[in-house]
Order: sequence, then structure tokens, then C-alpha cells
Amino acid sequence: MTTVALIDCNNYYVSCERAFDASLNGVPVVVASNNDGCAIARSSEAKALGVKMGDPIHLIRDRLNKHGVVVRSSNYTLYGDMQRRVVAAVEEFASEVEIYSIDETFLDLEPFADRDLVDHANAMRDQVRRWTTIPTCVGIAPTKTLAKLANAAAKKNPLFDGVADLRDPVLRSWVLDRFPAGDVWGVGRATATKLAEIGITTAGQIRDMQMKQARGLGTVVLERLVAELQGVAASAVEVIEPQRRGMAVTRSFGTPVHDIETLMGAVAQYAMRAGEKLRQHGLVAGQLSVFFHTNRFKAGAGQYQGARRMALHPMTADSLELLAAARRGVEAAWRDGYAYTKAGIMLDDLVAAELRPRTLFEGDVERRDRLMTALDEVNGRFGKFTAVPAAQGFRRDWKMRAENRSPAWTTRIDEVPTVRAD
DNA sequence: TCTGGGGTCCTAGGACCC
DNA sequence: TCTGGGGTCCTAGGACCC
Repeated sequence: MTTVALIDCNNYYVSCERAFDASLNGVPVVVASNNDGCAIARSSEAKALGVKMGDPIHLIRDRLNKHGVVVRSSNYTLYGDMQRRVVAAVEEFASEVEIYSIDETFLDLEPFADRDLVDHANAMRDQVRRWTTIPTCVGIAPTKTLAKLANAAAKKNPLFDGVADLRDPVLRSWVLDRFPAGDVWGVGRATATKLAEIGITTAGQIRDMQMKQARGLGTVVLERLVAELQGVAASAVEVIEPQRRGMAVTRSFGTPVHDIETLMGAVAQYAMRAGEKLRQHGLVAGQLSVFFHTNRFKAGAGQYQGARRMALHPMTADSLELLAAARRGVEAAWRDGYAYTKAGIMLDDLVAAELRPRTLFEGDVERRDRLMTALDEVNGRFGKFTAVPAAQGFRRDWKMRAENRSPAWTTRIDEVPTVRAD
């Protein structure tokens, strides 16, 4: 038997915004996705007003205004930096820590299993609060899937007061019988529908499925899920970050793009950013895909999706090589006469830079490496886009909207909060 | 005017091989 | 006229996650 906990930050992006702006406390707050498109985080007050995850901001604008909901553009630099602090606050409470997402961390609590784990979890929550101000909930159970479920129960049911320890089988069954099948981690819309067709609507019923039935209805994924709900771990708390398989830089445009030069400018910026990400992770890529498409939500408008995949040999993390490949892809896939609203670059076949296969005719790789290092340093020190290739252009009409972005409170010296005594 | 941006894993089916 | 029985690898697409 293992003992797993999941600690999850409440309304994470909103809580990060509130950490540096007390005026947001007690009022409804929504954090919008890139381009100020959708609601991706909501304070409890905003949830109470009926704002749903993924609601398009422009469709609910009136309601937001009427209730005085504060809308913040997303500030991922801030959220990423705050995550580091949360993880640091949590580490001493577990033997192993797996960062699962920007606001969730799995903990191996096996060595602490004979303590009162509710007390243990509350001490951990206090520490996170003190270090970051961020409120959290904790779920404890024998497997990760059950810990996820326990966490959801801790959040939803006031009875638990923020910490649900479901190691006790009787309590666990009680919760599972009342937990909607579609809310179980790993059960999405398609699977929920299939389950409902055979009368399965609770987590308890999924747990009681025959393995063969689970396999037949879904795939091995559902089979594993049944095992996890039965308390048999199908996945462990993983400390080591797995090798990444792919990487992407994609953005919607603030205004539609009609000409290839402007599109190239956007794609050039994404290529530069993709190279930077590769180098940060010490990786090289073997394949680059570029795509661009029209607004699929717009009925009646001409629709087109352009995409090309280019092999990169030698494998590379050189932004200028990525840029050249992306340009060739755009040229090949371009079609006049459409209003493009989104483009992106995806990298595949990722390999650690030091394991990169060598080829003949590579050119002066070291010199280019030094150029890229210099580029990263300049842009790191003086801000993004200080040094850019001419192809990126100087006008960025297409750039995304972020009208209510909070400052980089914790990561840029010129934007740290100041306190005045007057 | 207007709907995010990342990721992972699994399966089916085609191409190709002996 | 006859037309096996395995393999592997790759890709596209679906489903799911935050």
C-alpha cells in the first residue's frame, strides 16, 4: 500500500494575482487566457456569478461589467515563479515530490503514514500560506487517481475543511458512491457518455467494473483507472522529469492577418521563441511543423488550414535554422485571400543536445552556438525582443491582446512592488 | 472586434520487410 | 492458377489533462 497526497492551489491564477494586489480580495476576479479570449481561472465570487471555465470573455462581457468582475490578462511569468515558491514550501513534508501541473503537486507520504495526516497536511497548507499567501486543498489516498478524487472532495465538501484523507475504506466508498463518473481524473466527455449508456454514473460504479469490461469499453487507460480506484497503484509518484517528446509555440492573433509578410513576421517570432525554449531545456529538435489557419468559429467565412512538416538535419536548437525551415513551410502552404487568425510552430523528435547525432557538413556549429548564447543573454537581461532577426519585422499588428496584465512583480527588478510610507 | 496554449498517451491502419 | 504469416515502424487522429 502506498500513501499519496495531492496538494492543489485554489483558483491558482487568481490567487497569484491577489498575492500582490489586495484590492482583488473579496471581489469577483477572472483571469483570461492569452489574447484575453476565455476565462481560465475564476475566484469563488466569480464562480458564484456563473462564470464558467472556458467562457469566451466577449460573450459574457455584459455580465462581467454588470457585476463588477475584475478581468486580468494571464501573466504566466508570475504564475511560474509563484509555483517554485509553493513547491519549496511543500518539500519538507514529503519524501518525494512530483510537480504535476502549474498548480498541483503529488507527494509521497509513505514515511509519514503512521502520523495523523490531516494534521500533517494542515501544517503544510499553513506553510504554503505563509510563504506565498496561496490557499490550497489536500487529498490523501492509496493511489494518485484516488488522491485526485480526494482533493476534489476536499474542495467541494465543506465537511472536509480543505483536507480529505480517504485511506479509510468505508469513508472512501462513501465518497466514491457520491462522486460523478465524469469528474474522475481520466474520464472525459466521450468516456463519460459511453459509461452512462451502460448505467455507470458514479466513481463507485467505475471501481466495481470488471477489468475486461473496462478494456472493452475504453482502452488500457480505463483498465488502469479501474485498478487505481480499487486502490491498486498503476502509476507511481515520479520524481524524475520524463524526457519531453514535443514542444510548441502557438498564438492567436489580436487582429486577422491577410498577407504573407505579416504572417512570416509572427512565425519568425515563434521560431525564435521555440529555439529559446529548446536551449533552455538543453534539447535539439529533428522535426519542425508550422501551421496557420482561419477562424473556425466564423460561419460563412472562407476556411483554410495550411501546414507543413520539415525535417531538421542536422538536428538543431538554432533559432535561425528553425526560422529558415518555418519560412519554407509557410511559403509552401500559403494561400492568398483568407483571414488568418492563428499560427504556430511545433517541434518533434527532441533529443538531449549532447546526444545529438553528428552529421557531415554541419558548418561552424560552435560559432552558431555562441551566437545563440549571446542572443539568449541579451534578451534575458534587457527583455524579450531586444535582439531579433530582421525577418521578425518591427511592426507587430497581429500581436495578441493582453489589456489588463499585472506587472512581473517577482521576476523583473523594474516591476517589483514598492511600498510607500506617506 | 470577438472563442488559449500548451502537453501526454493510445490505437488503428498503412507501408514495408522477410 | 496460385496469393501466408508473421514482424516493425510510422503517422494520423482521438481522447484526455491543466
